[in-house]
Amino acid sequence: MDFSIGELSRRTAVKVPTIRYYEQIGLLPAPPRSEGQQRRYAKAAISRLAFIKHSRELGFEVDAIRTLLSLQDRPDHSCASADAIAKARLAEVESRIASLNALRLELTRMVDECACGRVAECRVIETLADRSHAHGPLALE
Amino acid sequence: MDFSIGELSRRTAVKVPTIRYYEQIGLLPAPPRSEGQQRRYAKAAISRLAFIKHSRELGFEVDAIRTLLSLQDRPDHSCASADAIAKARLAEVESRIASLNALRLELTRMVDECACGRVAECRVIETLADRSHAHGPLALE
DNA sequence: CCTAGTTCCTCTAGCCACTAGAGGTTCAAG
DNA sequence: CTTGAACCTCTAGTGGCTAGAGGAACTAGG
Repeated sequence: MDFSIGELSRRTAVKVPTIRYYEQIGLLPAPPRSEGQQRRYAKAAISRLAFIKHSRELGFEVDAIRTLLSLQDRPDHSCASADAIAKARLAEVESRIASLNALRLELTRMVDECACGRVAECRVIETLADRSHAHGPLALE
Repeated sequence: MDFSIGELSRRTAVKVPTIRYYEQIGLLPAPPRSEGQQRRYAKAAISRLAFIKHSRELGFEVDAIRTLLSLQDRPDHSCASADAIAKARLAEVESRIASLNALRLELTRMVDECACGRVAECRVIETLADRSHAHGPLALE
Protein backbone atom coordinates (compact mmCIF):
# COMPACT_ATOMS: atom_id res chain seq x y z
CA MET A 1 0.00 0.00 0.00
CA ASP A 2 2.73 2.42 0.98
CA PHE A 3 6.37 2.42 0.01
CA SER A 4 9.82 3.59 0.96
CA ILE A 5 11.74 6.61 -0.26
CA GLY A 6 13.93 4.34 -2.40
CA GLU A 7 10.87 2.93 -4.11
CA LEU A 8 9.51 6.44 -4.70
CA SER A 9 12.87 7.39 -6.11
CA ARG A 10 12.83 4.47 -8.54
CA ARG A 11 9.30 5.20 -9.69
CA THR A 12 9.91 8.86 -10.38
CA ALA A 13 13.60 8.88 -11.27
CA VAL A 14 14.17 11.56 -8.64
CA LYS A 15 17.15 10.91 -6.40
CA VAL A 16 16.60 10.04 -2.75
CA PRO A 17 18.45 13.07 -1.31
CA THR A 18 16.51 15.30 -3.67
CA ILE A 19 13.22 13.92 -2.37
CA ARG A 20 14.30 14.64 1.20
CA TYR A 21 15.37 18.10 0.09
CA TYR A 22 11.97 18.77 -1.47
CA GLU A 23 10.34 17.76 1.80
CA GLN A 24 12.65 20.06 3.72
CA ILE A 25 11.80 23.08 1.62
CA GLY A 26 8.12 22.29 1.73
CA LEU A 27 7.46 21.14 -1.83
CA LEU A 28 6.53 17.64 -0.71
CA PRO A 29 4.45 17.12 2.44
CA ALA A 30 6.16 15.15 5.20
CA PRO A 31 4.86 11.59 4.92
CA PRO A 32 3.98 9.30 7.83
CA ARG A 33 6.82 7.25 9.26
CA SER A 34 7.34 3.58 10.07
CA GLU A 35 7.98 2.51 13.66
CA GLY A 36 11.68 3.00 13.02
CA GLN A 37 11.11 6.53 11.70
CA GLN A 38 11.46 5.71 8.02
CA ARG A 39 9.29 7.54 5.49
CA ARG A 40 6.26 5.68 4.09
CA TYR A 41 4.65 7.21 1.02
CA ALA A 42 1.17 6.76 -0.43
CA LYS A 43 0.52 6.68 -4.18
CA ALA A 44 -0.40 10.36 -4.27
CA ALA A 45 3.23 11.18 -3.58
CA ILE A 46 4.22 9.79 -6.98
CA SER A 47 2.07 12.20 -8.94
CA ARG A 48 3.00 15.14 -6.79
CA LEU A 49 6.69 14.40 -7.21
CA ALA A 50 6.23 13.82 -10.94
CA PHE A 51 4.55 17.22 -11.15
CA ILE A 52 7.52 18.79 -9.41
CA LYS A 53 9.99 16.95 -11.58
CA HIS A 54 8.33 17.96 -14.79
CA SER A 55 8.10 21.55 -13.61
CA ARG A 56 11.82 21.59 -12.82
CA GLU A 57 12.58 20.12 -16.23
CA LEU A 58 10.72 23.04 -17.74
CA GLY A 59 12.90 25.33 -15.67
CA PHE A 60 10.32 26.65 -13.22
CA GLU A 61 11.84 27.89 -9.99
CA VAL A 62 10.92 26.34 -6.69
CA ASP A 63 8.81 29.33 -5.71
CA ALA A 64 6.85 29.11 -8.95
CA ILE A 65 6.33 25.39 -8.41
CA ARG A 66 5.00 26.08 -4.95
CA THR A 67 2.41 28.38 -6.49
CA LEU A 68 1.57 25.90 -9.25
CA LEU A 69 1.14 23.09 -6.73
CA SER A 70 -1.14 25.14 -4.56
CA LEU A 71 -3.21 26.02 -7.63
CA GLN A 72 -3.48 22.37 -8.54
CA ASP A 73 -5.10 21.75 -5.18
CA ARG A 74 -7.86 24.31 -5.88
CA PRO A 75 -9.58 23.19 -9.11
CA ASP A 76 -12.26 25.89 -8.97
CA HIS A 77 -9.81 28.74 -8.74
CA SER A 78 -8.95 30.79 -11.82
CA CYS A 79 -5.86 29.53 -13.59
CA ALA A 80 -4.73 32.99 -14.60
CA SER A 81 -1.70 32.94 -12.36
CA ALA A 82 -0.59 29.54 -13.67
CA ASP A 83 -0.85 31.01 -17.12
CA ALA A 84 1.15 34.05 -16.09
CA ILE A 85 3.91 31.88 -14.60
CA ALA A 86 4.13 29.79 -17.75
CA LYS A 87 4.20 32.87 -19.95
CA ALA A 88 6.96 34.43 -17.88
CA ARG A 89 8.98 31.26 -18.18
CA LEU A 90 8.39 31.16 -21.92
CA ALA A 91 9.65 34.71 -22.23
CA GLU A 92 12.75 33.79 -20.23
CA VAL A 93 13.42 30.79 -22.44
CA GLU A 94 13.03 32.86 -25.58
CA SER A 95 15.42 35.54 -24.44
CA ARG A 96 17.85 32.87 -23.34
CA ILE A 97 17.68 31.30 -26.78
CA ALA A 98 18.30 34.65 -28.40
CA SER A 99 21.40 35.34 -26.36
CA LEU A 100 22.71 31.82 -26.85
CA ASN A 101 22.29 32.26 -30.59
CA ALA A 102 24.43 35.37 -30.38
CA LEU A 103 27.02 33.42 -28.42
CA ARG A 104 26.95 30.65 -30.95
CA LEU A 105 27.58 33.08 -33.75
CA GLU A 106 30.57 34.57 -32.03
CA LEU A 107 32.00 31.21 -30.99
CA THR A 108 31.55 29.85 -34.48
CA ARG A 109 33.37 32.81 -35.94
CA MET A 110 36.19 32.39 -33.46
CA VAL A 111 36.59 28.70 -34.14
CA ASP A 112 36.25 29.01 -37.91
CA GLU A 113 38.77 31.78 -38.24
CA CYS A 114 41.40 30.10 -36.13
CA ALA A 115 44.13 28.82 -38.39
CA CYS A 116 45.20 26.77 -35.43
CA GLY A 117 48.85 27.61 -35.45
CA ARG A 118 50.62 29.55 -32.75
CA VAL A 119 48.89 31.54 -30.04
CA ALA A 120 50.27 34.77 -31.48
CA GLU A 121 47.92 34.54 -34.45
CA CYS A 122 45.11 32.64 -32.79
CA ARG A 123 41.69 34.12 -33.49
CA VAL A 124 40.23 32.60 -30.34
CA ILE A 125 42.64 34.35 -28.01
CA GLU A 126 42.56 37.48 -30.12
CA THR A 127 38.80 37.75 -30.02
CA LEU A 128 38.69 37.29 -26.28
CA ALA A 129 41.24 40.02 -25.79
CA ASP A 130 39.38 42.44 -28.05
CA ARG A 131 37.56 44.85 -25.81
CA SER A 132 35.28 46.13 -28.54
CA HIS A 133 33.16 42.99 -28.28
CA ALA A 134 31.02 44.24 -25.47
CA HIS A 135 27.95 42.28 -24.56
CA GLY A 136 25.41 42.96 -21.90
CA PRO A 137 25.69 40.91 -18.75
CA LEU A 138 25.00 37.24 -19.19
CA ALA A 139 21.88 37.31 -17.04
CA LEU A 140 21.14 33.68 -16.24
CA GLU A 141 23.21 30.90 -17.54
CA MET B 1 49.93 56.06 -13.95
CA ASP B 2 48.20 53.54 -11.73
CA PHE B 3 44.65 53.54 -10.51
CA SER B 4 42.32 52.27 -7.83
CA ILE B 5 40.01 49.30 -7.91
CA GLY B 6 37.04 51.63 -8.34
CA GLU B 7 38.63 53.16 -11.41
CA LEU B 8 39.37 49.71 -12.83
CA SER B 9 35.78 48.79 -12.16
CA ARG B 10 34.50 51.84 -14.04
CA ARG B 11 36.76 51.21 -17.01
CA THR B 12 35.80 47.57 -17.43
CA ALA B 13 32.25 47.55 -16.07
CA VAL B 14 33.21 44.75 -13.72
CA LYS B 15 32.01 45.25 -10.15
CA VAL B 16 34.53 45.94 -7.41
CA PRO B 17 33.76 42.83 -5.32
CA THR B 18 33.99 40.74 -8.48
CA ILE B 19 37.46 42.10 -9.19
CA ARG B 20 38.57 41.19 -5.67
CA TYR B 21 36.98 37.78 -6.13
CA TYR B 22 38.93 37.22 -9.36
CA GLU B 23 42.11 38.08 -7.53
CA GLN B 24 41.23 35.68 -4.74
CA ILE B 25 40.70 32.76 -7.10
CA GLY B 26 43.85 33.60 -9.02
CA LEU B 27 42.42 34.93 -12.28
CA LEU B 28 43.89 38.37 -11.71
CA PRO B 29 47.37 38.77 -10.24
CA ALA B 30 47.53 40.57 -6.90
CA PRO B 31 48.52 44.16 -7.71
CA PRO B 32 50.91 46.31 -5.68
CA ARG B 33 49.41 48.28 -2.82
CA SER B 34 49.50 51.89 -1.72
CA GLU B 35 51.00 52.78 1.65
CA GLY B 36 47.57 52.32 3.17
CA GLN B 37 47.23 48.84 1.62
CA GLN B 38 44.90 49.82 -1.20
CA ARG B 39 45.24 48.12 -4.58
CA ARG B 40 46.98 50.10 -7.36
CA TYR B 41 46.58 48.74 -10.86
CA ALA B 42 48.65 49.31 -13.98
CA LYS B 43 47.09 49.59 -17.44
CA ALA B 44 47.75 45.93 -18.21
CA ALA B 45 45.12 45.02 -15.64
CA ILE B 46 42.41 46.55 -17.83
CA SER B 47 43.06 44.29 -20.76
CA ARG B 48 43.45 41.24 -18.60
CA LEU B 49 40.17 41.93 -16.85
CA ALA B 50 38.47 42.69 -20.17
CA PHE B 51 39.69 39.33 -21.45
CA ILE B 52 38.19 37.63 -18.42
CA LYS B 53 34.95 39.54 -18.75
CA HIS B 54 34.53 38.70 -22.39
CA SER B 55 35.32 35.05 -21.67
CA ARG B 56 32.67 34.94 -18.96
CA GLU B 57 30.16 36.55 -21.29
CA LEU B 58 30.83 33.73 -23.71
CA GLY B 59 30.15 31.31 -20.88
CA PHE B 60 33.63 29.92 -20.34
CA GLU B 61 34.14 28.53 -16.87
CA VAL B 62 36.79 29.92 -14.59
CA ASP B 63 39.05 26.90 -15.10
CA ALA B 64 38.86 27.32 -18.86
CA ILE B 65 39.64 31.01 -18.54
CA ARG B 66 42.67 30.19 -16.44
CA THR B 67 43.92 28.01 -19.27
CA LEU B 68 43.12 30.61 -21.93
CA LEU B 69 44.93 33.31 -19.95
CA SER B 70 48.01 31.18 -19.52
CA LEU B 71 48.01 30.49 -23.26
CA GLN B 72 47.77 34.19 -23.99
CA ASP B 73 50.98 34.66 -22.08
CA ARG B 74 52.84 32.21 -24.33
CA PRO B 75 52.48 33.50 -27.90
CA ASP B 76 54.74 30.84 -29.40
CA HIS B 77 52.82 27.95 -27.98
CA SER B 78 50.35 26.04 -30.16
CA CYS B 79 46.83 27.33 -29.85
CA ALA B 80 45.29 23.89 -30.22
CA SER B 81 44.02 23.79 -26.66
CA ALA B 82 42.43 27.23 -26.97
CA ASP B 83 40.70 25.93 -30.03
CA ALA B 84 39.57 22.82 -28.20
CA ILE B 85 38.15 24.86 -25.33
CA ALA B 86 36.23 27.10 -27.71
CA LYS B 87 34.91 24.11 -29.65
CA ALA B 88 33.76 22.43 -26.47
CA ARG B 89 31.95 25.58 -25.42
CA LEU B 90 30.36 25.85 -28.84
CA ALA B 91 29.09 22.30 -28.54
CA GLU B 92 27.65 23.09 -25.11
CA VAL B 93 25.91 26.18 -26.43
CA GLU B 94 24.45 24.27 -29.34
CA SER B 95 23.08 21.49 -27.17
CA ARG B 96 21.72 24.08 -24.77
CA ILE B 97 19.94 25.83 -27.63
CA ALA B 98 18.47 22.54 -28.76
CA SER B 99 17.06 21.70 -25.35
CA LEU B 100 15.75 25.22 -24.86
CA ASN B 101 14.00 24.96 -28.20
CA ALA B 102 12.28 21.81 -26.97
CA LEU B 103 11.27 23.62 -23.79
CA ARG B 104 9.96 26.53 -25.79
CA LEU B 105 7.83 24.22 -27.87
CA GLU B 106 6.29 22.60 -24.84
CA LEU B 107 5.75 25.89 -23.02
CA THR B 108 4.19 27.42 -26.11
CA ARG B 109 1.80 24.51 -26.42
CA MET B 110 0.87 24.79 -22.77
CA VAL B 111 0.23 28.48 -22.94
CA ASP B 112 -1.61 28.37 -26.26
CA GLU B 113 -3.93 25.58 -25.26
CA CYS B 114 -4.90 27.11 -21.97
CA ALA B 115 -8.41 28.45 -22.25
CA CYS B 116 -7.61 30.37 -19.12
CA GLY B 117 -10.67 29.47 -17.15
CA ARG B 118 -10.66 27.40 -14.00
CA VAL B 119 -7.76 25.29 -12.81
CA ALA B 120 -9.78 22.13 -13.38
CA GLU B 121 -9.45 22.50 -17.14
CA CYS B 122 -6.17 24.36 -17.25
CA ARG B 123 -3.75 22.96 -19.80
CA VAL B 124 -0.77 24.35 -17.94
CA ILE B 125 -1.48 22.48 -14.74
CA GLU B 126 -2.64 19.43 -16.68
CA THR B 127 0.54 19.22 -18.71
CA LEU B 128 2.71 19.49 -15.64
CA ALA B 129 0.79 16.73 -13.93
CA ASP B 130 1.07 14.44 -16.94
CA ARG B 131 3.80 11.96 -16.20
CA SER B 132 4.18 10.85 -19.79
CA HIS B 133 6.12 14.00 -20.62
CA ALA B 134 9.47 12.68 -19.58
CA HIS B 135 12.54 14.69 -20.42
CA GLY B 136 16.11 13.94 -19.68
CA PRO B 137 17.68 15.84 -16.82
CA LEU B 138 18.06 19.55 -17.38
CA ALA B 139 21.83 19.43 -17.29
CA LEU B 140 22.96 23.05 -16.95
CA GLU B 141 20.58 25.89 -16.81
C1' DC C 1 45.61 71.52 8.73
C1' DC C 2 41.10 69.71 9.52
C1' DT C 3 37.00 67.63 8.40
C1' DA C 4 33.49 65.37 5.80
C1' DG C 5 32.29 62.14 2.67
C1' DT C 6 33.52 58.75 -0.41
C1' DT C 7 36.11 54.87 -1.38
C1' DC C 8 38.69 51.35 0.20
C1' DC C 9 39.99 47.17 3.31
C1' DT C 10 38.99 42.21 5.29
C1' DC C 11 35.94 38.85 6.71
C1' DT C 12 31.82 36.21 6.92
C1' DA C 13 27.57 34.68 5.16
C1' DG C 14 24.08 34.09 1.60
C1' DC C 15 22.18 32.87 -3.11
C1' DC C 16 20.14 28.51 -6.05
C1' DA C 17 19.00 23.67 -6.26
C1' DC C 18 20.97 20.31 -5.21
C1' DT C 19 24.96 16.63 -4.07
C1' DA C 20 28.31 14.24 -1.13
C1' DG C 21 29.81 12.24 2.93
C1' DA C 22 30.08 10.89 7.90
C1' DG C 23 28.34 8.18 11.33
C1' DG C 24 24.74 5.65 12.92
C1' DT C 25 19.90 2.92 12.76
C1' DT C 26 16.35 -0.06 10.69
C1' DC C 27 14.59 -3.19 7.67
C1' DA C 28 13.96 -7.70 4.84
C1' DA C 29 15.79 -11.98 3.27
C1' DG C 30 17.83 -16.24 4.37
C1' DC D 1 19.83 -14.31 14.31
C1' DT D 2 22.80 -12.46 11.04
C1' DT D 3 24.03 -10.00 7.17
C1' DG D 4 23.97 -6.29 4.09
C1' DA D 5 21.26 -3.02 1.79
C1' DA D 6 18.61 0.79 2.54
C1' DC D 7 17.39 4.20 5.61
C1' DC D 8 18.08 8.21 9.10
C1' DT D 9 20.05 13.16 10.41
C1' DC D 10 23.37 16.50 10.04
C1' DT D 11 26.93 19.27 8.03
C1' DA D 12 29.45 21.00 4.28
C1' DG D 13 30.47 21.74 -0.59
C1' DT D 14 29.33 23.16 -5.61
C1' DG D 15 29.91 27.94 -9.04
C1' DG D 16 30.28 32.53 -9.51
C1' DC D 17 29.43 35.79 -7.52
C1' DT D 18 26.72 39.38 -4.13
C1' DA D 19 25.62 41.62 0.35
C1' DG D 20 26.69 43.42 4.64
C1' DA D 21 29.40 44.52 8.95
C1' DG D 22 32.83 47.12 10.93
C1' DG D 23 36.59 49.79 10.28
C1' DA D 24 40.77 52.29 7.76
C1' DA D 25 42.43 55.35 4.12
C1' DC D 26 42.14 58.50 0.71
C1' DT D 27 40.62 63.33 -1.49
C1' DA D 28 38.40 67.77 -2.00
C1' DG D 29 36.87 71.90 0.15
C1' DG D 30 37.27 75.35 3.74
